[in-house]
Amino acid sequence: MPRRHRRGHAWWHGKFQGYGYKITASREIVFGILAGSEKHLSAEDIYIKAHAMNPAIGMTTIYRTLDILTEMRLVNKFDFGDGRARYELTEGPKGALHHHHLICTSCNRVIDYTDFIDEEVELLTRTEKGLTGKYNFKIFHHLIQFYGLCDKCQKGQDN
Amino acid sequence: MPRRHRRGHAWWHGKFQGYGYKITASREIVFGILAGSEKHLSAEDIYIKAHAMNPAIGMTTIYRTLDILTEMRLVNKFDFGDGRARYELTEGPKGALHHHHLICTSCNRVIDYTDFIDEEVELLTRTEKGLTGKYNFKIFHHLIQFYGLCDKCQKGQDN
DNA sequence: TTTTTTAATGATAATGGTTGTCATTTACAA
DNA sequence: TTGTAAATGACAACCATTATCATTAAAAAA
Repeated sequence: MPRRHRRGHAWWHGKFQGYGYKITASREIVFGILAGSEKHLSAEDIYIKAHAMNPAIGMTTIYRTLDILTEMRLVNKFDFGDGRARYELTEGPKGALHHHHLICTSCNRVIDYTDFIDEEVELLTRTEKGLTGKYNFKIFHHLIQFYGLCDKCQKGQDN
Repeated sequence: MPRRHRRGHAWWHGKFQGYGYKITASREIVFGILAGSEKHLSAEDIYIKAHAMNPAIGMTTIYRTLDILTEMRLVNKFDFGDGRARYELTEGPKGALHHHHLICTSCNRVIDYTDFIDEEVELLTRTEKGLTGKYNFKIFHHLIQFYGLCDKCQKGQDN
């Protein structure tokens, strides 16, 4: 294997450097896993995948990497109420994929939805602008979640 | 003190009984604390207040009571990302007090806002109806949170 | 009221996701 | 190629929350 730089220059490398963070093999792996997954992953999900690619990677590194990715706003961190955080790339290859969540409070299933998003975006943009003005709060990200019972849990109401 | 029933009949007593739960002194205290507070309280916040009123009350009971209140949808449970859940009565004395949250990702400060709620409610109602139809998901509660930097943290950007 | 039944409670231990510590390794600038 | 500060992994610690279990109390039955 040649000794020169093994890696290409992914678009996010610049952002890393801008924040003073080094580009390491672990970080590429974690980013790659997030980029290659449709779903919101837990730290453990990511750890398992990363470990399969390189067993030397430790759990601590996964958390640390997710933290800095979140800090740089490349990743959004979610809580669905089941005691573990989920992580998701802020934008996919074709820009932000705007969606929200329906969370079943009985079985913890999460349904992503993208319906009604256009009207929503319009309202949110207006709201964000208003809130930013009133409270001088700089908004980077928002979260909308609906809680209730999924199809299945409505039927077997008795759990 | 007379030996007959010491308590009045708060409106939520019936709901407790409907679910088969007993009305106990601890549960009245927890409910009272939630009803008497404007803010979203953590389990520990509630424990401290409850303990002041009756030192025999244990942390476990606080959690258990909050769980059943949440199950009965008398209480909403929130996560602001600081590792502890917050609890808030679903409706105040004068009905649901609809508000949402601005969360500072730097200092974890939470600002409640009630601005723009009217337009929001209109859209949400429509969205909820649509989602309920499409996914057969029964929605009880929703959450809107904006994440960003509060006034203070924008200035001292360096923490 | 008294008794009976069963849920609720509190002390305490256990769980489990996440974070801190520290010696070692690595990225990358000089 | 070398120097240096950041990154890493193993492991311990943390801490909010949950499980266990013997005891107590609510409310139904007598």
